[in-house]
Amino acid sequence: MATIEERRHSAAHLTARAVQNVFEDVQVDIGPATSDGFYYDFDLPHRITPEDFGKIEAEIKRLIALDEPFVRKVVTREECAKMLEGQTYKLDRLSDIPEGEDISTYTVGDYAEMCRGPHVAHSSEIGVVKLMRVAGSYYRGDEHNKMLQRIYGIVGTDQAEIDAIIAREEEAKRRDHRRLGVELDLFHLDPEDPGQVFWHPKGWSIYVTLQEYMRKKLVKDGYQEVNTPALMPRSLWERSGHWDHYKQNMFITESEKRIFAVKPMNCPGALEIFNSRMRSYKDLPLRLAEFGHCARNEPSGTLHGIMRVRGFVQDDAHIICTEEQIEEEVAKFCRLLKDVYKDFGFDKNLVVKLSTMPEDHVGDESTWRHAEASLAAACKACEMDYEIQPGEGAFYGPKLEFTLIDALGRPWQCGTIQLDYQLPSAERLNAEYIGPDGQKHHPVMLHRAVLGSLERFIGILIEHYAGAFPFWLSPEQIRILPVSDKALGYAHSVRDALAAEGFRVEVDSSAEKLGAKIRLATVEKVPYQIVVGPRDEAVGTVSVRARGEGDLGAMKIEELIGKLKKEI
RNA sequence: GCCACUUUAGCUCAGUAGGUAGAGCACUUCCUUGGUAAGGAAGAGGUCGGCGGUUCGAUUCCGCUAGGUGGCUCCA
Repeated sequence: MATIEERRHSAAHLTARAVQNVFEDVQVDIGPATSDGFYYDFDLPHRITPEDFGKIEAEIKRLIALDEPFVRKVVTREECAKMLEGQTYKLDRLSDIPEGEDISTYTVGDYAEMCRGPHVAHSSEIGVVKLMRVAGSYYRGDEHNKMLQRIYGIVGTDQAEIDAIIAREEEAKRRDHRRLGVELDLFHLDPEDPGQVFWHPKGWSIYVTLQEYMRKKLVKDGYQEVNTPALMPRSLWERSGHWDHYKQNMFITESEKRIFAVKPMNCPGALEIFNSRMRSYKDLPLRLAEFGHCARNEPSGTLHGIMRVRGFVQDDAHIICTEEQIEEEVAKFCRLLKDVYKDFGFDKNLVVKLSTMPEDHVGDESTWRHAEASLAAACKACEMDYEIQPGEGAFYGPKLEFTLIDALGRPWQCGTIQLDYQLPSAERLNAEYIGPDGQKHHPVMLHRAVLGSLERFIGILIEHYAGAFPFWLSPEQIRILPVSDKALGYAHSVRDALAAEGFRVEVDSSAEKLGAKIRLATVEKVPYQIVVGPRDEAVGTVSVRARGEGDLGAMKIEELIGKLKKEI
């Protein structure tokens, strides 16, 4: 029985064969199975569009129906090179294979390809193939290389399974934060000001509620909150190293012949505060938190809803400490992050990555390796599994990344902790404290964020909850629905009673009938709908509807308040 | 930034073989005062993303440009 990976990978081969049969001068690269299907990269003069999918799919279907065997063969380098004659990408890939390693080919019908495998035994085992989209992709993932044309496809046992996969994708699109953000009136993005979020009242309510939630956690964990300027001078960015390493991403402005930049990061501000007076080792670790608004001039093609923007606020903090304190501080942070993510139900679908020294970096290699080891040790200390991403660290230090997945399965880095020996050093911002020995020393700095950016995290939350936010986070927690205008007075008195308890509550005073009001409140995912009419007013009750539960019947207002307070 | 696609009312989308546009929802007004998922009627709303070209005439064809979408690269 063929595995789904084998079927997807084999489907990729037949896609390559079909594209070569349908079009002229096709160069093939590689085509692996992915977590939800497969892709294949091509280079050909014809620009492939979705309109071409029909004839490519028809050819794939024909090839599957031939039910030919996939035949594996181990060949010599020379034999393989001869087979790949004219296929420049494949030949380049061949030269990657180390001497002494087996080189295998898979042949199906008249089509042979260098491939590690494994594959299905016969093409009929693949099932049904549907091509989904076409996109550009740099050869070997390097932007200096030529851009190839990548075709994405999915595989199903039959058409019904294909339809189900497409239906699931449609369902996922309904959770898309860009759609829900508009539908629920949370925010909007202005085409004239790309990558900048306009938060509407309801979205901003979520934003501040989340911020207040984090503030409580920070106080408990020994942080102090600060705030530093949005605009800082070129001279500071030169000393920090950002001018050399990050300038292309900075918004730069000028006043009276002096150059300033809108801050892309909060770290220099935190060190300016540290440096504002003489510090003792007794002050360490110093944990300075800042909900700092940053602006980064991200490339236009990378912007995505509120997940990737040009103006955002991080739940940032900088921990200034001694080298001995690093491990405990990283572990302490990891515990905080696990605690927070658990509150949102993210403890399971969380991926932790340790990113190591990139090519563009400051500082010497031995310092880097030591820092990387500290992060790994801290992970182990709080029992967190991680994968290593070689060369993916920030230019100033290695980092742990905490990645969450959006509705369409795309990963987004949210939380992070980055170790930094450079910024506090004499060559950079020259932070110093007096040690027990009476001498000056440079501290180490940890950059860290639990949520990452409020914008991105809220984007993830919108999709995670499909817009149905938990009670404590809901912008409108309760909506009062008077059955008619005659109940408006009572509705407002109920509203006042609930608002006095600190709940976010509104009255639907429209001229609609009750059914329409209920429908609207349901579509807008308000957690509690409170129906009030003359019958309730007469005996001082309210009729309660809970999201997902329906009609809970009548209860006294005090009873309702008690119930709601338990939910906070 | 790169490759492809795309842009019509506030939103979701029709449409025009090139002769300046339409639906549903939302919005406004009026009628309806209705007890658990859409009461009824009328009205308003668009230089068809922007600039240029072809044409008697462009929302429609072509070019450029901006935004968006899907990826790639990069990143919180």
